[in-house]
Amino acid sequence: MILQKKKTFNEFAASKGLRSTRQRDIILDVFLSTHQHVSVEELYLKVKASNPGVGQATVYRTLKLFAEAGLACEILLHDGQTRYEHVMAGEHHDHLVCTGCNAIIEFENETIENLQEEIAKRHGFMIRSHKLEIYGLCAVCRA
Amino acid sequence: MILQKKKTFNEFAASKGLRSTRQRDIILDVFLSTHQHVSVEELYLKVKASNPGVGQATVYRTLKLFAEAGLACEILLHDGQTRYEHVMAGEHHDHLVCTGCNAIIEFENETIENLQEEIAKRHGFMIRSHKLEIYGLCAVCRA
DNA sequence: TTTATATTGATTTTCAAGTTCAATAAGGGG
DNA sequence: CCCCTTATTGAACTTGAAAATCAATATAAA
Repeated sequence: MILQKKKTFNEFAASKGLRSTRQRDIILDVFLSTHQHVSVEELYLKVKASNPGVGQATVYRTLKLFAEAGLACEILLHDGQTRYEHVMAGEHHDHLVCTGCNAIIEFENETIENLQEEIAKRHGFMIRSHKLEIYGLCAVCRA
Repeated sequence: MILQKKKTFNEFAASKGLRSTRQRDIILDVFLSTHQHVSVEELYLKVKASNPGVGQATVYRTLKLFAEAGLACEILLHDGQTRYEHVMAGEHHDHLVCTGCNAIIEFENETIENLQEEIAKRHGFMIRSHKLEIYGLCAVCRA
């Protein structure tokens, strides 16, 4: 699965005429080794820990590339930091965000996805992506 | 409906022990007269046009209050500006966002809302609010 | 009134994100 | 293998939205 993602990125890079660099390899490796929903800063710190030479600007630029290549996706929560989550080809999950402890629970629901398609069709709209976030309190914080 | 919202805000203000001020009245009036999805800056300019004395900081602060009071809701799109949309009591709508022309189409779907409740229940989660945004191309931009 | 305190607005600060640009690295052609 | 063109990098700087500061002002209860 990690190999699959690397391949996806290489194909994207090739199609765009991008050069293959040490930094992008490192950032991709670190990104693939992270949990979901890393902020740029978090990722930068992880990268810097093992590779002090890599600059912050490169991490920003590279994550944007990952998003373009379709293997990551920007998500905006309400903490002022852009986060990137892993995108599996064809698969999609949504989020329950706990406003108490900031925990993020993921879920998938095919029926909702289908309803979205139906709504889009009704409006002559072609879906590229979507984002569903449900805010509230998780079981722990309710107690 | 506008009166209803004013009442909602007044009740909220009373319950919080907030004072009633000229500025908040003005900002609420202007907010209620806008289309959906105003950015703070947009609203500030509108307010300033008729009431040059009102400061930007007050607009920021007051919109946060509206969100707390439940008559507005923050939405984060991908342009780096926080927008506020009108919230009708008990009612909720979601968005089709065109990445071509930035048009926003609203829709409502009770089935999706119900499915969300079901998912939340399954995870012991209590929903406070949610946000569903579908990105893609509208009918015009597809042509 | 008077008084305690919430509110305001000009200004400053903060911080994520983007930009700049000289130095460096990649990789194709010779 | 070495050029040479050009993409890429990283330190520093810039930008811009949003928040914080704080003295001056306005509100509402006594």
